[in-house]
Amino acid sequence: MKTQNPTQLAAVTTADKVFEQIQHAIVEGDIPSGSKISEPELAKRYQISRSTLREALNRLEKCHLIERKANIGSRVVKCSIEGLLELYITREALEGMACRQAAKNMSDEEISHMQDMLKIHAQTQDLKDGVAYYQEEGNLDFHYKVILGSHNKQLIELICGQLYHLVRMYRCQFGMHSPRASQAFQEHANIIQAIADRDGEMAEMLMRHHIASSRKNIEKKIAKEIAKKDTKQSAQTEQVNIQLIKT
Amino acid sequence: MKTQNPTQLAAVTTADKVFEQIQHAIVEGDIPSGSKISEPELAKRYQISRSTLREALNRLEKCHLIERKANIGSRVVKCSIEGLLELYITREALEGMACRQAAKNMSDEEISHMQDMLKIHAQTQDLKDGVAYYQEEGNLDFHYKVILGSHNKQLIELICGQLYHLVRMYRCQFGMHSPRASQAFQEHANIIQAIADRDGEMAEMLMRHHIASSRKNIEKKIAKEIAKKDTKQSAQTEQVNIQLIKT
DNA sequence: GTTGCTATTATTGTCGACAATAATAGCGTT
DNA sequence: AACGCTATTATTGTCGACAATAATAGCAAC
Repeated sequence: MKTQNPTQLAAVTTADKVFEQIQHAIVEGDIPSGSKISEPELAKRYQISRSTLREALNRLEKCHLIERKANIGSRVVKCSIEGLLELYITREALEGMACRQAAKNMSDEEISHMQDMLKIHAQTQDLKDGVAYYQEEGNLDFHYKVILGSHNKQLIELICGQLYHLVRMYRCQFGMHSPRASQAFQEHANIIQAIADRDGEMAEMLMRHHIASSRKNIEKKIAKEIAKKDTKQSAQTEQVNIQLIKT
Repeated sequence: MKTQNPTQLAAVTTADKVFEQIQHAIVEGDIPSGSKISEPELAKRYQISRSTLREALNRLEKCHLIERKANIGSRVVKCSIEGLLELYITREALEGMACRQAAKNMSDEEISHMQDMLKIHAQTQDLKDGVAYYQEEGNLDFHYKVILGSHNKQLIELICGQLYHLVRMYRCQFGMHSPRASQAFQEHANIIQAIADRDGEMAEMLMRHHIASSRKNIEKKIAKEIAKKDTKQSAQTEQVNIQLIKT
């Protein structure tokens, strides 16, 4: 976990620290997706009172990692194909606009800094060594830089402060290490170029296409998965199958 | 307050009820924008303990009506011109995409229901009686319907669950009763037509233009305001703007 | 054996008190 | 009078206990 969320400032209170720990546990799947959360149990595990645990839970709810119902309790959000696709759709809208704003609002220094970053990523990629990991980190870095470059607090808060925890969760749990490495890299380069040209229209279009490509890639994979399952045996009505078909 | 936020379900716990009350007070400006929140004071005013007040504050923070800092406290979010414009930008992205998805995912019944609603709005507008109020309600109804029509939980939660409280706050505090009544109505009609045609591309474009028009309208008004103020004398442009509405 | 009600248990919501941190007031020095 | 330090006060963070609600187990009737 090198890449740090740029909107998350240093945890000072114990509720903050526990929040980060639980967040990590949920993202990594140590606390399973969809499972119920027992306040007394978690409070005991982290050696804190229920009050401060509830404070941490509130923060988890804010970034959509858990869902609470009155008088019933909290559950870790359930990962699903539909949820993943909905997340992509939302990202496409928000990051597309962020990219447009970045083309308009980024300072020249910010842009050249991002161009430098791209060169480093290029070298790293040339090495073909640990590509998946660095590519993943680099991918996040790139998107963060663009979003911050929008200079729009609302967009930054929504994407970095809320959505990206869910994104990381899906990445971990569905094991998605973008296999479109070199293609994605070229797309990044094009986006940065559009930003440098101050062409907001183009920048938004490219970013949306970039994210939509990932989404369609997933959709294709899902379609294949369904086809494979169908040839084996159709009678096997798994939860997964049902969810796949609905999308 | 006829129009009820469609994502906000009935308040069952006392923290929920107090949350709604404070939310209302903030939106209406009874608790001034930018003011510090004293936990002991508010707890006493609403006759509840600090714990349940803090629960309510967490919910207020979730819909971006207050901001908290560790060991320092909470402040009501500060309304500003930049904040308003950023909000419009974000809405343009999210509602534009929601509209595209609505064209794709709305059922025929939903669409015809929305067309009926439009007819009612048309009649109401013909009466030219209490236009501002009904137009405002109708405007919200329209946008809610489109957003819900996207059938995308992520988008619905972000827009209806979070952004729209801020939108209402700005509407109240800046006293914005859309003066573009008849124009906006025609735009609504066009959007619904695009959705009925299942033309997502067009639907998104029209919705974005619809929201951007409002934004540009504001920007123009602000520009005039500044010009006027400049001729008189400097300083306190924003403060005056905010204060002139309510007490 | 299943269904429906009741009693018990467990979990969540709320409360008041204490601890830790920040804001303020008072004082002394320059 | 202005600055900086210390002591006091006020506010926020954390805790454990109680109240209200939901989940469960046990029993009765069919």
